[in-house]
Amino acid sequence: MSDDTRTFGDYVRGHREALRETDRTYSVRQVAGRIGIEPSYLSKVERGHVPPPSEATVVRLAEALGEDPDVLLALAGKVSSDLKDAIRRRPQLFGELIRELRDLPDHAVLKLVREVRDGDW
Amino acid sequence: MSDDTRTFGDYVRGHREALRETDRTYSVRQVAGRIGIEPSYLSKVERGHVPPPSEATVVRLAEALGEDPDVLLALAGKVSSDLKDAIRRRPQLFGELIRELRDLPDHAVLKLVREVRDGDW
DNA sequence: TGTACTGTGTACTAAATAGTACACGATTGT
DNA sequence: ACAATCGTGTACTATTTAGTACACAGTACA
Repeated sequence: MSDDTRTFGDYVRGHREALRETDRTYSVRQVAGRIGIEPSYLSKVERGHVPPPSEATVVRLAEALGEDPDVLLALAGKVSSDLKDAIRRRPQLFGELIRELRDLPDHAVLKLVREVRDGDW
Repeated sequence: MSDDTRTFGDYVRGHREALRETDRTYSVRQVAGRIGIEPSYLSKVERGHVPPPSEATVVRLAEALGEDPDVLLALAGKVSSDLKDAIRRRPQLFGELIRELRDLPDHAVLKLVREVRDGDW
């Protein structure tokens, strides 16, 4: 019932109900069924009565709702394990980079991302 | 008893015993005492009989041995939670950046790190 | 020679994680 | 009206995590 527990739940409930307005298969029961969890559990998750689910379940939920898994994982207080793996392979390099970028504004980081994506590195 | 469990243990044992050669306070017992864990537990950790300790304990161990915490955490299969926090604050930005850099060689990433560190971003 | 310190084996455990199972009363659709 | 579907409350549980507690035999050294 921490702060981000509520945030995660509200976010999921909000997006699921938005989808439900045009598609009635987005009920708690049906979505839960599609991602392989109990409806009562999804209900509790959405209301923040329990902490966010495991990484795997959050990813399936993101897919079911058409959301970005990284964003939903972030709201769940987690980081995708493939990102963690990348860091673990070169901890010093990525450690320094991330700590350097942490305090920079979005536009600076975004500029860097574009540079890497477009440039011939 | 996975692969990196052994690696982590071997690394710790190797470095602790190196220090012990010139300073006999680097025994299993004394190091364990300094970082606040049971000697038998450190012994098991070093031999890979149990998985690596928690993040907090790994960091204290790194400090006690004069090693880079990020490196030791990586060997333990973990990522420092301050790095995870940075990613969680801007999941899309950092997600894309890290996935982009993941496949680049060390020198390219290093060049980027230097650019960010020195440049006026 | 004995005492102080060493590493390690065995046995146990508290707390967190990630859910399941099922029943219930309310609502909806026909 | 009634069957299907809905969200949710209660109760329970298996697994993982992160260790502790203590005894014991071997070693160092004064």
